[in-house]
Amino acid sequence: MVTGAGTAAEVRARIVEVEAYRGSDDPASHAFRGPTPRASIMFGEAGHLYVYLSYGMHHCANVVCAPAGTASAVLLRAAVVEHGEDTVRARRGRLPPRARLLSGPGNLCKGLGLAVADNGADLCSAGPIHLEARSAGVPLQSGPRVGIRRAVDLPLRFWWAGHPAVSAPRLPRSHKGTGAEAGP
DNA sequence: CGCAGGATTTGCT
DNA sequence: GCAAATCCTGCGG
Repeated sequence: MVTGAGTAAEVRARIVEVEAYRGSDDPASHAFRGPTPRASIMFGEAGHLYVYLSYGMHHCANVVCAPAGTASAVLLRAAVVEHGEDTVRARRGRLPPRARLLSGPGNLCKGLGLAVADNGADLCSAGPIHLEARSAGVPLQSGPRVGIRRAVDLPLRFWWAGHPAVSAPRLPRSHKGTGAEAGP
């Protein structure tokens, strides 16, 4: 993921945790009720950005992945800064450990400077915000999604196994273990 | 037109 | 560990 490409505020981050959301078969998805004004972008062309405001204060960024006509979104939950750490820290305000700078959907958007104004951006063209494919070959794990109350059992969360940026479900920053636990 | 709830984070009782 | 902060979307009347 690259934001502010070509500017002094360019930031590169490697995505390490995502969640998939589908359509009418996924009660936890915004697209569950059909192509409402907000969710219509999920029914659009793949490779576009979907940003929305959560709980009136945090932004969440998604990437549309299925062809037009099929509802889909992949929520970006955590990433690791590879370039532009100073810019990210300036946006975050506080000074968490480097591994946690972009941990959590809201923090990720804040650190990368993603907002509703970026909604609909084409991430596959060479714009200021775009994705770079990297066949990392990292160990992946999957499990239940976090923070939802419906369709809790669907194992649609995917993360880099053991990566410190990935938070354990409902056991975030505390004096417990910092490592990500396995799924079911 | 009014209301209830949500893909969260943070700080304090 | 729990509750507040905060506003937009979707649904019902």
